[in-house]
Amino acid sequence: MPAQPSRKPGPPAETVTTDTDGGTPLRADAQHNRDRILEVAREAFTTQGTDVPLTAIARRAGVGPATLYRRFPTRASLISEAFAEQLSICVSVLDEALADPDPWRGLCTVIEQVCAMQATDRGFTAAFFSEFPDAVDYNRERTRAEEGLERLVRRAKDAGQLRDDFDPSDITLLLLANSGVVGESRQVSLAASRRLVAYLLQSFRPEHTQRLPPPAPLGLQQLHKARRAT
Amino acid sequence: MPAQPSRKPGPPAETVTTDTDGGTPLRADAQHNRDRILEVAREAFTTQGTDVPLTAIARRAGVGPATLYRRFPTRASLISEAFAEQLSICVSVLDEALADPDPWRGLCTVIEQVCAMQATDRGFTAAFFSEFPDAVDYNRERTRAEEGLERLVRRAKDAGQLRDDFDPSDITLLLLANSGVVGESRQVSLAASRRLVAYLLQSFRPEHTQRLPPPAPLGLQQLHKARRAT
DNA sequence: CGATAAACGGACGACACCTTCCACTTGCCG
DNA sequence: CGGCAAGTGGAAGGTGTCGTCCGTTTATCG
Repeated sequence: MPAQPSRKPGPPAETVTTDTDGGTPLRADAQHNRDRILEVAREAFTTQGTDVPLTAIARRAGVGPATLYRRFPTRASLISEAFAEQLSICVSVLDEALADPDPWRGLCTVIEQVCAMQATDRGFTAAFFSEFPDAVDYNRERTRAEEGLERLVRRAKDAGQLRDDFDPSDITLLLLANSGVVGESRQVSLAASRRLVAYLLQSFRPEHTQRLPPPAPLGLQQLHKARRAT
Repeated sequence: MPAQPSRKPGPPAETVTTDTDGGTPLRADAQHNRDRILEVAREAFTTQGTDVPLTAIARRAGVGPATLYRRFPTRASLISEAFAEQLSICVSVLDEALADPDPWRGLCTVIEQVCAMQATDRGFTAAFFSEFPDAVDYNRERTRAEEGLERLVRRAKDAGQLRDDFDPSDITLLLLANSGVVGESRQVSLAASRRLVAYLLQSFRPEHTQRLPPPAPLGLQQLHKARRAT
């Protein structure tokens, strides 16, 4: 498991995903089934992408379709839950990076970690770029992430470690590009991703003076808006 | 249509795609329908990807499903025909590049052109990376293309215009990465692709000395073999 | 023009997946 | 231990796509 950095130590993460967040606590067996479904779903999404038939997940989890649908009314809600942990890892990674005194190293770390996660996990990539209508605070997280990245970029530029014409959207660009290499075997994807990232990080350095084509409007915000239109 | 370079002038391309290549010539109306199907298919594949229901293509072409299936027994055969022209453009581009006295400029041209085609054409990307069991000489073309690229890379290195640790598979890597940006609007995709390519081309230059992670086994050959296993 | 075979498209059966309903089971609490 | 509500899974209805069959149309040629 080279791709899953340990969570940032600090305030003990309050037990998320353990039971349904809001209402009445689930009955013991129900809770068990819910966990099992999530477990199977993670596995399935990871290896086969987010298009796997929900029926198959239910079957492999040893429950009926109805059970799955009662817990997760929509496919998106299941995906959202299944990757909640991974997303929170992303946030931690970003926080770590912001805490790093060397902004360039911080930037590299975020990018490398997230890209490795993408490369090892087919479903994560899909989840990462899709919306989570259910997760109420997803938008907030997203905004926070973008702000964090922007700050990181600014600091790296100020430190003279990042080319001046670098645009925050270039990170999205890199992530999109990286998502292109996913789909082969885990090993191959990871190797390809690493090399790609290395190439790109090099070209982000300030020594480069050659002019670039203008950045594309690729904020995660716009990206999601565009996808929605499709 | 900024992405479709004109075909290389030279021996007048013998009329492909005009009628069924081998057997009895088609009846006039049949030929017309066939053309119309291909036209619609190209459009549909380009804008919606290669997963569009064949029934929809038939309907939009004003023919019954049976007609489509009679002409193109499998989905792959339709895709293959629909993108035959584009693929031949790729080959021409490569030939042009090989003819260029400046190998670096040649390399840039191939990459930029093909990436632009990918970025403007959703279906092309899928077609490019998928197999064509029908097209007998597809394998031959592919091999030829790989050999050509290898030669181009070699020449560029010998001319001191390409970093020494560049691997031919890095071109595949770049194309895969580029395919990741497809999916947004045509404009956005193209802008993103251009910037990505610019970044990567810069990092291919020989001034870079920092060590890279090893190349991934991404020959088009292996790639297709791996996909087949999926 | 008229015969003939090629070509056509509507309709249909098969299949996969989604989603809901409902009669039955079972954990939980008094 | 017993009743009840929460929970369950199988079965069934719905939808969309695939791929084919077959009666009808129509281009082509004499």
